[in-house]
Amino acid sequence: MDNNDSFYAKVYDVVRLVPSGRVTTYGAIARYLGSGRSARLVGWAMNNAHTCDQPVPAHRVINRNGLLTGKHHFETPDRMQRLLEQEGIVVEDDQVQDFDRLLWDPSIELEL
DNA sequence: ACTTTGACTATAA
DNA sequence: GTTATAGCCAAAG
Repeated sequence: MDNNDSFYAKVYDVVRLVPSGRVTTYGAIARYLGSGRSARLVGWAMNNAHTCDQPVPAHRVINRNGLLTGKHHFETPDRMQRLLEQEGIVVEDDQVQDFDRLLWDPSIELEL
């Protein structure tokens, strides 16, 4: 794919901006990109994230419920939870604890 | 050019 | 509280 003119590139860029120990949602990213309702595209972009040149911390991108829906798409299903736990995030039963506290919304955090 | 998909979200029941 | 359905947009087949 091309450099940064695709929808994916935006997603990758925002995901890379997610601080360690924080998580974000597909909807939050989509909303920051202006699409708002194209949260699915974010997820699909993540699917191609591994094809991107630069590494993308896709493990910090989860669904609105704080559930690790895409963990099964990683190299190994437990890779995602492993990375999150490394960053100090408590994950139990594929669900992020204190998700509301750890949520990093670009449209809010980058707004300041 | 058309159809299918897809790691979602919001609303309705 | 949960489960079911519809909407959504962009890319791959």
